[in-house]
Amino acid sequence: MKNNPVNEIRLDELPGHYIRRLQQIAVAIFMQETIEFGITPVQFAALQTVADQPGLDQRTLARTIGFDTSTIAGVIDRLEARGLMNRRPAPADRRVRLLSLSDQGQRLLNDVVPPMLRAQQRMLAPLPRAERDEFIRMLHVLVTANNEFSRAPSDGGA
Amino acid sequence: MKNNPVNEIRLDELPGHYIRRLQQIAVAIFMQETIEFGITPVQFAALQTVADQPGLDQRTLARTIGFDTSTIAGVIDRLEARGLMNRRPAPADRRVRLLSLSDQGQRLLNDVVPPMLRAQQRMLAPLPRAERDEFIRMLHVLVTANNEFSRAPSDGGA
DNA sequence: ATGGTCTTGTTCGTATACTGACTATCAGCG
DNA sequence: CGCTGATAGTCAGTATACGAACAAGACCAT
Repeated sequence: MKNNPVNEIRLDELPGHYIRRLQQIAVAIFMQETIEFGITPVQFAALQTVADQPGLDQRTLARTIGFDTSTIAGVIDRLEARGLMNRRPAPADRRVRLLSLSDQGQRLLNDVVPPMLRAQQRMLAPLPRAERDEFIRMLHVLVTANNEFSRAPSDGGA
Repeated sequence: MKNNPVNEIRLDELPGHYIRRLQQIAVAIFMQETIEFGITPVQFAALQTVADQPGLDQRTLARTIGFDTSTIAGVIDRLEARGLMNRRPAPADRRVRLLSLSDQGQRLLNDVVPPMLRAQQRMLAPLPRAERDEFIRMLHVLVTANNEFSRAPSDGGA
């Protein structure tokens, strides 16, 4: 043990390390609960947002859920290839592509909601009930306050 | 607004969504602070762990920091290509490859620690001081309790 | 010693994620 | 009308992440 600062560092005391682990776990639980639908958390967020605001453009979708526009392109490609989402050019502006769900996409979204909600509960289940709201509140504070630092700052609620 | 359950879902009330956003932000802040070293959070975790336990094998490294073994291969490839980490075959078992830091890797690790610590503080800075420890404690609880659900469950502290 | 089995590591395929560069289009202005 | 700058989307390159399949080696029982 040389006496340098590196030896003082413990990975398990770094919040960044735990945030990454928790994200891995959150994705894993989501995938477990929704396995029969073959959908990812990101794809769900896209479907849900388009369902709420049919006809929105890719850039707005990206901003709403905190994505890079280059990332969203691939996500939509895959959803479109599976026939869950439609892209159509905007009449008023030929640069813009408007998004909407297919009937199949809407049905899948409806079916995915219950297992998705189960996944959310499982993520926080290890905390005592009283602490879950507190944890969510702190998450909100951190994300909202640091929002500007991510490449794709989110607009509204998220 | 058709009266189906999907319309009740608000993305900004789903912990999974916020966990993903916080992870994006944590990575962005880390990259900002350490930009002059061109290192990622994952690469830092690998370097730090190998520095603490020189001569460990890839599988142990993966388990320690919560990686898939297929993911770690690429991470080490890149660190090795930059001359920061060394791979050598284990004499006792020719399947195993033992890891250690080069002098350059050790120097870079030493230099990265201060900005890395600044990044950790910035992530939690929006929370009042008293709540930061509470947040970290909850993170520990969630990760530890749900550890088994991620592909690469961590062994010890994390 | 040999056959079956487990372990270590790699590789391939898929899916986020971000940067930077690029194309196409639009809007404003003279 | 034509020039300029801004905007929407894409694409290439890099880096996590995971599942599945695979090769090589070790190990154990007979």
